Amino acid sequence: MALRYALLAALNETPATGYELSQRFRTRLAHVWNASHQQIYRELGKLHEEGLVSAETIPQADKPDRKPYHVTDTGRTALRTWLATPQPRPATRDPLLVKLFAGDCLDGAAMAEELAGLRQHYRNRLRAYRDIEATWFKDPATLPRRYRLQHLALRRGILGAETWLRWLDEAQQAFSGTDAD
Amino acid sequence: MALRYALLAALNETPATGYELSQRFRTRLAHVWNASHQQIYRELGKLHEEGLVSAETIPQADKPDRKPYHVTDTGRTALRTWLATPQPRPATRDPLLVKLFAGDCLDGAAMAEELAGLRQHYRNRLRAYRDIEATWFKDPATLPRRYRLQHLALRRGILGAETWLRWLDEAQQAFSGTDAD
DNA sequence: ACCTGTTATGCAACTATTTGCATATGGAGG
DNA sequence: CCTCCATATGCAAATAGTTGCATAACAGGT
Repeated sequence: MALRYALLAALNETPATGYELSQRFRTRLAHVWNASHQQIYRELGKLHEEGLVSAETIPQADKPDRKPYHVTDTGRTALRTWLATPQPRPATRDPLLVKLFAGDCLDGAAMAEELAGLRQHYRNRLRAYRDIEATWFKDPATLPRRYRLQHLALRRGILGAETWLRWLDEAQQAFSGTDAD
Repeated sequence: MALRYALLAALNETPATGYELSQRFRTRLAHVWNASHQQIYRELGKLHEEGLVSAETIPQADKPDRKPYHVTDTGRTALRTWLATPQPRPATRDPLLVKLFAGDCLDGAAMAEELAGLRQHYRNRLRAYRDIEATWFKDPATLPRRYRLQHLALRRGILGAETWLRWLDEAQQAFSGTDAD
């Protein structure tokens, strides 16, 4: 249900084609909401049918038509209604943590390797987020509200990645001994 | 795909009926994997068909039959194979953060209220986790491996909740001013 | 010339999860 | 006695998300 509002919010920021939205979801919105291009095009189609967004098809010679979408008044109203409704927290579902409940079936060496990969993963994320912060949100206090809110979302990404790295410190210590440890 | 392995891992710990598993998912596994009882019964049925678990139906007078499941050797092998496969991180999808991208459509007062509820939510979680830690994992170093791994998962829950509270400090400050702020 | 990657759009089938319903017992409180 | 809640098990329909495939043009390297 929330993908559609993520799309409306993104289009409310700036009108865009499906492809451009897909880009944004992979970059600026990666720490907020993930969606594949297939999902995005499908949902845009539905939103269009329901009149929450509208599109001008701009034919291009020798290329597939561009279809930039923008939010309609109906769409903006729907978005506002949703925004005013408190959302339940998403369910926790982490395969990595599941592994920790497998007891004697869990191989320490394999796990240690996976944790090392994970550390790399979050180190990269954290660096990327901090770069964005340093480039775009240098002086948060002077930013217009809109960007301060986005900064807040980014902060959540940064704190989240930092916390994973701190957890990995604890976890890797537990898996650093020999397998039998 | 991972629910089945969560079930296998849980059953590998201790054999149990669907209902008991459902309880465990709501309590001790809540910070690891969430699943409804419907999902659990359905998946247990599939696992049974595929021979990864087996069950004795124990008829009870005047009550629905008890059906305690336990992992078969085939099941344990399947679990080990999965455990040895690095799992991709779950996709990030947080409706709360989506809201922060809605710009001028976002009502500050409503958001402030939602954040207050969120703080309560994570405060409760954190207290519950810390209680469990104090009761069951007093002295982690002396615990058998199995419980140290579970403690690690709990630690992840604790660090996660603490981080949300720290983020809320930043977020609530941003929303504490008047609406127009 | 050919292969690969990026731009640009989507359909179809499958899997995972949610939501609503169904059934039956036993205990607690009004 | 009647109602509500916990125990205990599930089926069926709907929604959400993943995976595989298809098309087509242009740009860059080998």
